Amino acid sequence: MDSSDIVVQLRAVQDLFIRRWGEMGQTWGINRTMAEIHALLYIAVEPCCTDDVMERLNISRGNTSMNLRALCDWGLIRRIHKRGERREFFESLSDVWEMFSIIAAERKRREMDPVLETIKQCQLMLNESSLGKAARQSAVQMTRQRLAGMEEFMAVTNKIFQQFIGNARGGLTRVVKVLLKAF
Amino acid sequence: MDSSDIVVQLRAVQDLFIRRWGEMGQTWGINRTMAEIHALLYIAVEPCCTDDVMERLNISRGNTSMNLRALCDWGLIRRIHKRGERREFFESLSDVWEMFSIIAAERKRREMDPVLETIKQCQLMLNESSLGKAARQSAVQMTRQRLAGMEEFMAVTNKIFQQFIGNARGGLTRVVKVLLKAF
DNA sequence: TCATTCTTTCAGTATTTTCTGAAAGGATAT
DNA sequence: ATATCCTTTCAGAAAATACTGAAAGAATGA
Repeated sequence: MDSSDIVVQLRAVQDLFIRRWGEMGQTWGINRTMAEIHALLYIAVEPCCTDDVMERLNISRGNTSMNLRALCDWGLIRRIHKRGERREFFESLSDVWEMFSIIAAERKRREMDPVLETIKQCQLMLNESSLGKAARQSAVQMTRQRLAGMEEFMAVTNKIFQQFIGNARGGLTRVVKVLLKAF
Repeated sequence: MDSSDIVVQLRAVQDLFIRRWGEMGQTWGINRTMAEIHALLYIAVEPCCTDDVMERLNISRGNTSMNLRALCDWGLIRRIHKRGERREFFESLSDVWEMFSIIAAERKRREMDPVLETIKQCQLMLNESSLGKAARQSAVQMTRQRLAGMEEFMAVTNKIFQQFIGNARGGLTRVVKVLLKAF
């Protein structure tokens, strides 16, 4: 196989990876294009500029710009300045564990914490000092039980996320090591 | 507080919970209405019929029917037949760990397994028997490294999910117990 | 059988999300 | 200054998703 074949084959691999990653992102509530850009920057050998991304994924300049900015805001990619180049380049973090840690932290904060807070508020609305003796009614008791079940789940999940966060630099986290050892 | 106040307060609590759960579902790639129906059935004291759901969430019969069916397909809710009643009722699983286990199993199968498979396919396309000596080029090597990093992550995540699956009946899973013990 | 009651389906509509392209905004070099 | 090159913004267009309501389908019972 000669050098240009290699280029073709590398592109084919990258395209496969990018497409699949985009599909997966979608079902996890991430916009497909953003996931694809991220996949491209992760799998690309060199940092890419805006035009690279546009051409590779067939999307407009505006779309590219907005999604690159969003990925920077998340902290999943970085701007790179090359000397003698006026335009900007972008590269992805290369440590998947670190990426996961960043995402976990943000989603915990944005989505799980509010749910826990709501559950606590609900529990407050159903305790004896709010309802008096009526709090002993079975309907109230049952609701309290459901809320408690959900609270336990969210609290434990939160704790696990917490273990990932800030511990991920340089590969497997402590949580994962514990798990792999245990099973 | 008298009995009708209790009803009002319970409804208020349920509404709070339902709204928050719906919002959270959305950001995890689950349609808001489906998440709300599920929340309603989880927090409701009695099983609900189609009209209960329609009235409570202000949605059409068609929408209700389709989402109830989808939740049944997932296995997160069950149909209930009451004697002497012609219409059907629905209730949610009450064990949050079991619900999570079901969701984890399905998402692993639908989303993570395909990514792992794609990565393996990519690796195959870049090994020496496909590329010959050219496989030693640094661009190829770097791509292989990235694929390996992602593969390790997905494999470990898959393994963790696997531990949740089928172990959840009756509360905390083995994974969680290990984790809580360790930290 | 036919009436009644409830459920499902799905074509069309509405809503939300995403994307485009052109204009405005910056930075650097001449 | 002004030309060049690149980035950002955002109003409007396009696409994807979710929802409605009415008609058809099923089950039950008289």
